[in-house]
Amino acid sequence: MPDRLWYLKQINIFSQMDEAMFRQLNDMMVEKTLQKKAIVYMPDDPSEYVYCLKRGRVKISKISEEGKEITITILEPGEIFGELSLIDSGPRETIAEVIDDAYLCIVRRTDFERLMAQAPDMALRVTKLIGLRLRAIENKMEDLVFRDVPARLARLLLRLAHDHGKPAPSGGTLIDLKLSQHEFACLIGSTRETTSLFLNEFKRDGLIDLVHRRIVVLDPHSLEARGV
Amino acid sequence: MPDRLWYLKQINIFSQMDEAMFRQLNDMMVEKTLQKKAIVYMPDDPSEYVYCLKRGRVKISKISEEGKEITITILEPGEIFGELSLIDSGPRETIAEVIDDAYLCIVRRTDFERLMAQAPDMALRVTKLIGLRLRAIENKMEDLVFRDVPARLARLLLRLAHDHGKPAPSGGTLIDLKLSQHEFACLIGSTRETTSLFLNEFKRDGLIDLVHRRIVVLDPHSLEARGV
DNA sequence: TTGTATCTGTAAGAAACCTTACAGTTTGAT
DNA sequence: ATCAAACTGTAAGGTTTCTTACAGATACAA
Repeated sequence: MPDRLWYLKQINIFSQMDEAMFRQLNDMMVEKTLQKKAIVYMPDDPSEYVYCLKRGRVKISKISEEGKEITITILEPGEIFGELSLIDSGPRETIAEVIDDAYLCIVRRTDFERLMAQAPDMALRVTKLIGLRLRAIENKMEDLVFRDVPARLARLLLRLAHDHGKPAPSGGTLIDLKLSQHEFACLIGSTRETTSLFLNEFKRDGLIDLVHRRIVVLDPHSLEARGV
Repeated sequence: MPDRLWYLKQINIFSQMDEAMFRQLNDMMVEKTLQKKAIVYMPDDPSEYVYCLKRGRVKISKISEEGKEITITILEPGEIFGELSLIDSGPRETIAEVIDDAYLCIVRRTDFERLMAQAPDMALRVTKLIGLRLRAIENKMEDLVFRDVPARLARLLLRLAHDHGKPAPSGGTLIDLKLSQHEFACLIGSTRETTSLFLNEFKRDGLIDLVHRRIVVLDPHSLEARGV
């Protein structure tokens, strides 16, 4: 079986498809390798494709006219994105940028819809996927309105440790992402300077450790307390 | 044809269903009349049902431990809600409150899923609906991060005038909702006092008029300018 | 109609956060 | 190995917004 299919089976949306369907999907797909900083789509691009991220990482964000940025999510291998093209082919309202060299599969929106019409259980999985994203962003909005910057930061660190964490040799949980402080700020809707301030406060208080641009969560319990 | 079916055909998700399907749906449904201030569901309730709002209005919001509130959306007749039960039957994370006496149809989540599996084009419409909500909330989050209170308020007024507006006898567009200033504040993630301040500033500047708890948009063009 | 609950307008003071500024550090490319 | 670009730490000052406070207006129920 070609490597491409192996990857696809990992993506849970496509699990439980039979061989015939897989071949059909395979014929619809185009692959692409993109390097760090490459743009997959930008605001105002027509929404023509759905993407499967097979390797690397992609950041979905919004940018204001003045250049301020808010990160909606950082995607891991196995995730689908650009799925809002399923609404209509209107202009994109977000920007998708590669942050770790990526390998993508690209399916035309109309083809994807046809596939959904044929495989109702896949359609339901797509619905659930979008629903999960809706719920996630509702929670993010809740954070923005109800919590101050240190609380948002504490909760972000806990979430990243949960989603991207590895046990650190020195104890604690290493967040296995190289993100700049600017990127942390974008994830919590704040600025680089304010974020730096609180990261160092957390470090002074022994809640985290900062080593070589990586963060180790040392005291998740106290972090939770800061997340009010 | 019973009144109930007449309503259902108005709801675009159910359009294009054949008679047999309609009857099937009809058998699954329970109706309910609820008065203003009734709670349809609360945080931590299991997500067992999907609701169709046939008459009245329902507010979907989140409330923090300290009682602060953020309104996610205000629903009009013809709209579906509680659709996140399609993800799983886990606890609700939002509160759905009747704000104008409502008439609802209630469908069990599992029945709804079965219906989706049988009618792929209906499934696609549900997917699009959730997708539209996802996009709407992404834009709301963008507002929260990029814009200050007066800009958010100006944009809210324009949106409400667009969605719920009627030509006012005195000229301008009447926003046909009786919302308190507290409710306006919840819609833009601010406080009652700050909102009151800017509403009155807009009034002084001739952008809007406040009559009997209703708002008339007089100068949409200038309001747009305030929305940055 | 009367009283009570809710809503509205306004302002002073406080808090959170952003902006600006700058120097030092690290990273990555040549 | 060297240099430029990007990243980090920190602080002073200013802005926005929230909090608190209170009085008057309006709506609703008995």
